[in-house]
Amino acid sequence: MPREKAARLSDVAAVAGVSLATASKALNGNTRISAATRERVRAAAERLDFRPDALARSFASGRSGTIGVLTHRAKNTFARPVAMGAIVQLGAQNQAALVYDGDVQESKAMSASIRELRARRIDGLLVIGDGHEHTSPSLTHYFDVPVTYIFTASRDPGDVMYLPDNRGAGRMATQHLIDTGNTRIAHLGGPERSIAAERRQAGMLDALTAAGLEPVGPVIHSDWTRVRGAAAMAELLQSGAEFDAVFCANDHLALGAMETCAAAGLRIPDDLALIGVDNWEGTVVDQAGSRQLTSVDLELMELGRLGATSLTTTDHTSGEHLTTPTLALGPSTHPA
Amino acid sequence: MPREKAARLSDVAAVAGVSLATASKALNGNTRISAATRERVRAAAERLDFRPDALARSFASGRSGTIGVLTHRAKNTFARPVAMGAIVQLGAQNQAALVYDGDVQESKAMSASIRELRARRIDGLLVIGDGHEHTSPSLTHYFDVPVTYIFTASRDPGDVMYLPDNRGAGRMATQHLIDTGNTRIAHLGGPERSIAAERRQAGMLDALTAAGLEPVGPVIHSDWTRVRGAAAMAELLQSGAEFDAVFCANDHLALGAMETCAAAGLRIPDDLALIGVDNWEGTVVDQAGSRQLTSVDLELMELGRLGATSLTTTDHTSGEHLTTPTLALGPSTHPA
DNA sequence: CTGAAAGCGCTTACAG
DNA sequence: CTGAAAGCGCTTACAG
Repeated sequence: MPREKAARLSDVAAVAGVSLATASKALNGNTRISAATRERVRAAAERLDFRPDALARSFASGRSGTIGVLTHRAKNTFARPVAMGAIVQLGAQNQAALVYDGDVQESKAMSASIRELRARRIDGLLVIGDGHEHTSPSLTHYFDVPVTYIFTASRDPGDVMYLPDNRGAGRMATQHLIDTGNTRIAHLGGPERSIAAERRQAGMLDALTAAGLEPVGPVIHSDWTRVRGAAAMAELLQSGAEFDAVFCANDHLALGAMETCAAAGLRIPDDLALIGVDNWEGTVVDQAGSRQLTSVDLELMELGRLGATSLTTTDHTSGEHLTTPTLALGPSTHPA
Repeated sequence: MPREKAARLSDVAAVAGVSLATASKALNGNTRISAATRERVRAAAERLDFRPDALARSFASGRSGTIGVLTHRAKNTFARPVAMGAIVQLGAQNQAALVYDGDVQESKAMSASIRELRARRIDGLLVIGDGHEHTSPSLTHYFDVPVTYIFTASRDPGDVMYLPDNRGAGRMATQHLIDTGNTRIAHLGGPERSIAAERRQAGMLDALTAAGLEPVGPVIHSDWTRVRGAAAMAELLQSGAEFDAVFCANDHLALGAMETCAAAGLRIPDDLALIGVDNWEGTVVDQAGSRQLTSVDLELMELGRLGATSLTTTDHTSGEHLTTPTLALGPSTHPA
């Protein structure tokens, strides 16, 4: 691939024997051009290996081919696959990503970023959070291009949001426990004010209700950590409730619970089945390198991918769009 | 921040009472402008909240403000922090990232990407690999903009490369073992043809030689996995060599070694000290959530950051630029 | 030190 | 269906 002087549209027009305007329309799919002319222009473009200059095209059309990406914390473990999935998808659509990493809540830094992005004439904006714990302020009205929120919820319900289906995850986890023969199912929940935690619990109730079951034991809240998971499991055991399975709101809690069970002489999954959420490599895998936990995967890369796609498709509609979780089987639940 | 019609440079010029050309030069730091005029233009620009239209500026200047990013496998666990570090750094420099993810070795897909990137008029290119195992073909001559290779080595030594300092990592790991009182140090190496593995071993020899020591035991190669680490450790124990510490070429090998030691009744670090490389969250942390391994961190996000910076600074010079590793202390080595 | 003018390479009403 | 012309909003030789 030698580096020759690139052909311009005027060269193509000359070779095809048409005007600049006609050449432009022929290549851009304008229908008011005869098939014969279109073909002649196409052939000329191909012969000259014509590629439109993106800079000129942007300037003339007003579209930059660039999407702004506001990440709350790009370093965050869970935000990273979402952001990476989104950015790679943008590239596949030939769109560049202008990424500003910072605290979306901090209005000072944010207003600087907003002004920058507007000057850059971005074609759309992706706001990427680090989970559905709370809601984020809506930035949509600062822009006259489409804005999509991924992995965070905007406070304005009219905004376009892409979120993991936490309720579906809770339903799927619980259903799996039911499918593997459990009927007395307890819950080890996340923080009290976390939207994700609430939804996972609601999903659990969905599945139990559909099966004619009721939750067993007290609802115990936690901070998502392994240490709290171990303590919460101890509380659960001491509560006197009788249960044969526990739906843990995330993998860390499940692993903590597992420790307490081991100390109490309970065998997993024979005496007690456990299931978590996240399916995070390095969490669900034990010291020997083998999977130790059944978990629901929220498909975070796919979440980023879908959110990025929304900007250029008809999927850019108000409200929540949910990614479908998948089940990752491990030894902590009975096989079906 | 209301959304008003943006001020143009001509508005600024009118308010300042100068010509368009003068306004442009005043704002862009051209020195052939009187201080008084410059100040007047600045004030006018500020009053109107003028931000140059990036599209027009790009078109006129020929610079797109976009950097092409070719990732070998963006999904790869180790490549992800590198890519993320690079992309966030580009954003901090107000440069967009046009990311194409694919197999850099596959020339067909690559030549399509190259043509796309050239049409996009990128200001520079980042080629991001997934480690320094082998070398990658040089793409530099396809472009007339700066190209930097990150986390992979180009076959052309004249190219600009950013790599983790694997030799330094080997040196640092071994020196730490020496500093904590070990003198008979064995090695559990990576694959035979891996550049990274070779360098880590060379670094080990550097440190040993400087301390007047010699390596102990056979050099055992492996495939970086925990399973092979366990087997290799068993070989080492059976070899009859006497050693009080093992430098493992990565964390997975060290964890495998740890298992074998546990089975053999060896206490870590009392009977044997172990150190690894990567300091990978989820690898160095055990089931109870606490660190179980001393490891050398290759600082991969920083690697991406530095590589991205190279495109716009004087650091864009031929050859290898190395990121300095850091030591992450854990319970597998004696405290100093 | 300042300004008039050309030009970057396309797209897009508009007229024919 | 086709083309002449204006225009996108800057930057940059060039002349003064």
